[in-house]
Amino acid sequence: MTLTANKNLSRIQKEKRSTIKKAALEVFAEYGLRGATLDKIAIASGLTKPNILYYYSSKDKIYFDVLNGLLDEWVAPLHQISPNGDPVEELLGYMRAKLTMSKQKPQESKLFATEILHGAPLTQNVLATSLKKTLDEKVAVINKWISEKKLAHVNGYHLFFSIWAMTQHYADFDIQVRSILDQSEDDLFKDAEEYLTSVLLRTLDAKAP
Amino acid sequence: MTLTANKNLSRIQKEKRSTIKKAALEVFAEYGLRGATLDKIAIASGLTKPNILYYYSSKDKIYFDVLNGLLDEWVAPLHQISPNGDPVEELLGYMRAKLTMSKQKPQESKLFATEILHGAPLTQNVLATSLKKTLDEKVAVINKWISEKKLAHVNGYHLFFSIWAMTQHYADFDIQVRSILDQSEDDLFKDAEEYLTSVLLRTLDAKAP
DNA sequence: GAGTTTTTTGACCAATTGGACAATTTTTCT
DNA sequence: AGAAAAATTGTCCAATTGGTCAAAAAACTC
Repeated sequence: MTLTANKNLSRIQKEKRSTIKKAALEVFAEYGLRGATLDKIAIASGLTKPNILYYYSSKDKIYFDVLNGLLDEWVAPLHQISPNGDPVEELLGYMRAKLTMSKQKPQESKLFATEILHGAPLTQNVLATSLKKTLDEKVAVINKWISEKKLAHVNGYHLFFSIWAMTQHYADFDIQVRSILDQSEDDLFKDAEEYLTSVLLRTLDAKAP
Repeated sequence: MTLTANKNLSRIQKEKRSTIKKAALEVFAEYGLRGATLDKIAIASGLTKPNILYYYSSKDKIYFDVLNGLLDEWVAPLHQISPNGDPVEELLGYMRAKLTMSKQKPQESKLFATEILHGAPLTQNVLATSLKKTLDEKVAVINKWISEKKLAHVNGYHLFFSIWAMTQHYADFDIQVRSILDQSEDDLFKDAEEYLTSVLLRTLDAKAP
């Protein structure tokens, strides 16, 4: 159940709201909430400013809706980690899913990064409840795996932090990465996956304590 | 040789510029270039807005000066990596230096993160020249170490990316980390260092190919 | 196709913003 | 101390901003 129940919306309303959200994502990702202007969103969406305000009563509402619409998708890969699978395969799969999202949805990644960087005014709530709860569960799974000697002894929370950091880095700081490595996007992400796979394998591989 | 030669500045000029830069760092780190206002900087610095504009002719100039003043400091740990030292010790030391900076200078970290996230309008130049040059050199050192079998075979560029990502994550996304882990700052960074040390050691340890 | 509802827009507004400037105050120099 | 230079500030301005509103246009209903 999402917060914005888009049940009784006409065809036009659905279309226009979608158009606005798409344009707003671009603008918010590039400029942040405060740097983004309604005029920029208007231009990016091809609509007029009052027309946008006909669908969303304020800029903040747009931001809220865009962010909320992405939250579930953003956390989704975490839910895919199965306690029944092979530990290393599960975590490698999670890393790959996050890396793929960085490659295919860099704007979304930047939007979240900016949001959290500037104090997470709208998401702190979700972070402290929903995300924390899910992560606690997954860390419990990892600790179970460790106790079963299927994984090296590793701090589960920091393991997830490092996977987030390393994968999202390629989206959030792409300009820096691109300044240093002059490769095609495909080559870059291929190398990144290779490297991250190596790091994860070495980090997780069960060793004698 | 810095861009802003502060040679012939009076005592008052040095003090006030320093005051302004300190306040501006706080405000820029929290709100970004576009979200920061001269009024906020004025309040944070205890000066009046025209007084600030007496020392800096525009908001952009302040931002430019703050960012430039930090760039050298930010890249400095990279220069500390010595080709003559023990490879693992050198890289562990680098990681620790970066992690310490995240702990002690989170505002600086956030400022750079925001800058790069939003297109690095002022630093792209430096990234593509100075930073790239330094990093190329250090990656060459790593490759030499690898060829001497002192390190596992590892992609030097992505190794640095991952160190940057993992260490800066604790500053840039501290709100997220704090939402999940309810620890004292000291405990958090102690665990982080322990985890990152483990990851690095496992990643770097020379193994049979 | 007339009437109703929904959608779109041009014109406008108040608040905030970066910045200018002349007048005043403080500091420096002799 | 007095002149000159530097520093500070109150006041103002133009541009941009988020947002309003009434009227026009388009879409839908019967």
